[in-house]
Amino acid sequence: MTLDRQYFQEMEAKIPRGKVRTRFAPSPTGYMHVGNLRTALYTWLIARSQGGTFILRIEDTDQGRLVDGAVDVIYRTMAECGLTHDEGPDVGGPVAPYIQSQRRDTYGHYARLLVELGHAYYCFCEKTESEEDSGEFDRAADPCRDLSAQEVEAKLAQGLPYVIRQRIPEGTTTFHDAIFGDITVDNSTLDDQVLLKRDGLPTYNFANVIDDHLMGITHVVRGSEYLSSAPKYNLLYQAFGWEVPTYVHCSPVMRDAQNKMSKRHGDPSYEELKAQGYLTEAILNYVALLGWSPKGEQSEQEIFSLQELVKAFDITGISKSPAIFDRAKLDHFNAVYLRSMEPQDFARVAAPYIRQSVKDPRYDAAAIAAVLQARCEKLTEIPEKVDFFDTLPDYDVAFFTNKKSKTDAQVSLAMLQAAIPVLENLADWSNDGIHDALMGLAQQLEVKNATLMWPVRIAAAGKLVTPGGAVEICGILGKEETLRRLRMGVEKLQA
RNA sequence: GGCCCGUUGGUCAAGUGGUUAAGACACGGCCCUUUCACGGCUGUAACAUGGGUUCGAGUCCCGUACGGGUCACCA
Repeated sequence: MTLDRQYFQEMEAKIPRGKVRTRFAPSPTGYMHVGNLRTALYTWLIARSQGGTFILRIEDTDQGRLVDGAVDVIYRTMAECGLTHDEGPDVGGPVAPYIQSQRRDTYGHYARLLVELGHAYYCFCEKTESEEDSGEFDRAADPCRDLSAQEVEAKLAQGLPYVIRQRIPEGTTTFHDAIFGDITVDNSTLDDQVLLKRDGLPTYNFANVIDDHLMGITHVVRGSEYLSSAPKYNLLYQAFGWEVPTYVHCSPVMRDAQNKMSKRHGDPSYEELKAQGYLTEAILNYVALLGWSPKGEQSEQEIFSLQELVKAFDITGISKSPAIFDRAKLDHFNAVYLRSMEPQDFARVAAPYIRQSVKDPRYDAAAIAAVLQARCEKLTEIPEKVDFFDTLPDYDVAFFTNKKSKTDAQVSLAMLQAAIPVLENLADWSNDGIHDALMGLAQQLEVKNATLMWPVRIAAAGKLVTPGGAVEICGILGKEETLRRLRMGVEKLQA
């Protein structure tokens, strides 16, 4: 049982120092849920806002939970969101490898070092022998805790399976968290957790500490569910004589007051939100504000680009309490982003959704997009909004009656009959042309604009609610189709 | 249950002992308007609770209630 001092010296020598280094360390078990995305964002922002380094590490020490393609989802999501990493499995780096299953030997070395330092011990017991469910952990109940070196040697020589457990000392442990402040616990509430499992792989808790140290991580960002494990991590760092990183424990994103967002409850992942018609920028912006708010003069600002977040972000703005994910507010952010897009950009992202229901190539998707842009919260609501272009719905004549526009069936009939010849003779079928022709007609008939526009729009679209007004719709439909629909409206009203 | 953490309008939240307790979303009203929207204006609505400390408490301390986390050879 001789330790290779040289090994540790080499490992320590590789650790980058003097700069902020953060890491996002997902386990590839499925998809990127909203809480994960937020943690990744905050972690990335801490690094970027301080000119630091952001690292991606894959934590796959649980052989049983690996999911095919999960790592790709992580890469893709990070890339789409612009959360670029400087070091990671795909790009390498000074402290490679960045996949825990490839660092297997390292953990064993360090576990044995800890045994030698007296802060850990071999345990040959069958799985879970102590505590039961009776409150405090009874350290004395583990017969392996005080085995002599000779006894341990003998058992190892026999090839008995073992785990290595952390030896928790007496006393209390205090650690500092950047969000929660100082937290002190009595060591009697901490158990001698397993560091190295029977299969030789480290537990998450152990691998985390080792990797964070060896990768020179300065800010450990993770969910608040790890808050109660933090004292044990602290003890580990102290046992090795290592500097303790800054802990940043983030409260969870909730689906309601009682439950976290979870796959099990059917809460959407990042990818699902995108499929539901949300823009990446809007999702990120909203998620950033779920549990963080800017300080000072910017405390009223809500719309942030990623670059603006980098400038404004500060750990002290992260809140302690959980935040409930509010779909209505996400909708709002999405609408804001949709509206602020350049028209051609909006047309580009909207086109596939428009084409889902508007198959007729004569109808200009860009023109439809233009009228849609200000009236659209989610891309997925587009197909339903524009379905009347291809086929005029079998609408109710009651649609022609609108109090505010002063229309009823009779008035509408008169309006359509007056509008048809005017439009038939209209040479310039542009929005301006149609607009001027109809407005002129309204003036000539001495009715308010709405009295004429309402029935025209209803006849042209067959819907109560439409993107754009009568003019835009007629413009897109074209002269022939518009007239056909207006005549159909006349027939409907005469029936 | 033990330990740890949290609690400002329905939701996100500002606030770090002295404010008429911001702002945003949602909701209501009004205006604009060829519909719906957009935009503009406006309204309803909050410091969980009981004790302290203090001239003064949303801000500090203690208790209570409620909620969450954790107590794996899972991460």
